[in-house]
Amino acid sequence: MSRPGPWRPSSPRSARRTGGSARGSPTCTPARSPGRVRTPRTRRAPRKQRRRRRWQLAESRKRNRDSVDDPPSSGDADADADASGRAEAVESPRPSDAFEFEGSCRRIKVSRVCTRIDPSDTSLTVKDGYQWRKYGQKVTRDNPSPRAYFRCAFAPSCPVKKKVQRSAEDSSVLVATYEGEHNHQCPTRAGELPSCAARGGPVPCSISINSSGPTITLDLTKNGADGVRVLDATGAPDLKKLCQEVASVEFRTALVEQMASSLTRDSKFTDALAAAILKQLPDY
DNA sequence: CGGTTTTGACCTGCGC
DNA sequence: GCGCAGGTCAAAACCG
Repeated sequence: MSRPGPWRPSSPRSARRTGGSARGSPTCTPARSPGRVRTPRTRRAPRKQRRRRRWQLAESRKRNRDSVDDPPSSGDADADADASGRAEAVESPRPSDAFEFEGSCRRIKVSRVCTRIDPSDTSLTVKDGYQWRKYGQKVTRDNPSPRAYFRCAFAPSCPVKKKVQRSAEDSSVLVATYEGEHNHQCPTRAGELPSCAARGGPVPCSISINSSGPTITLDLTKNGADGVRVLDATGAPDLKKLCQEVASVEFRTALVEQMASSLTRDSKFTDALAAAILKQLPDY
């Protein structure tokens, strides 16, 4: 059903659009080659079908919302099939905090991680040990810098998504928003991960060293650790002070608690641990 | 040549 | 109902 040749929008709604990004603002990073000319492509084909599919998805979402105690049958596995239907559950009332959204029928973890980068670095990439595939970029209203959308590329069925955008206040800070939990092991190889999080779920901390100096960003808000919420060392003028803070008993306790909590929630880890313990025990 | 990125078009929810 | 804004799709370009 794709229309051959150039297609021009004829509806007023389409005519309003001057580009892919919101309000036609100069969105995205320029193409790799300056002289790149995009040829008109054929329209996305089965629009009616897609519309119908979306409508069906919306209907099923409504039904899910209505039947509050109807548990998700397949967990996150169905989430990727419903690419556009998660937003209502994801939007955070406290967007700056990592939190676990426990909705009526679906549990979506959302967390934010700030990472210091070189201000001249225009690539919206946050190395967290996972493989991400970029599927979109958009300029948002409240921030002049574009927001990049990533999906976990390691496992096709992994529902985790990541939004990366520079901080509006400090362009040298990248804010990564993770949605969902990985349903696979972290593919991290040695030396690739500057983060202390190597298991499913959002990254609670990240450490990076770049030309602008070392950066340690910690996000321990998931469990509301006592007093320790977000420690962002990026603005710390004194690295020694930072190290003292990191080495403090309170901080280490909170970190250990956070890690222990994360590990004990991982059934694979507990299973493996139990198996290892059993191995060490004499035959019984 | 296949995987990834870019980016214009489209969809949907929400506020008015 | 309309417009806005965020999110996603997917063709084309790019790159290893």
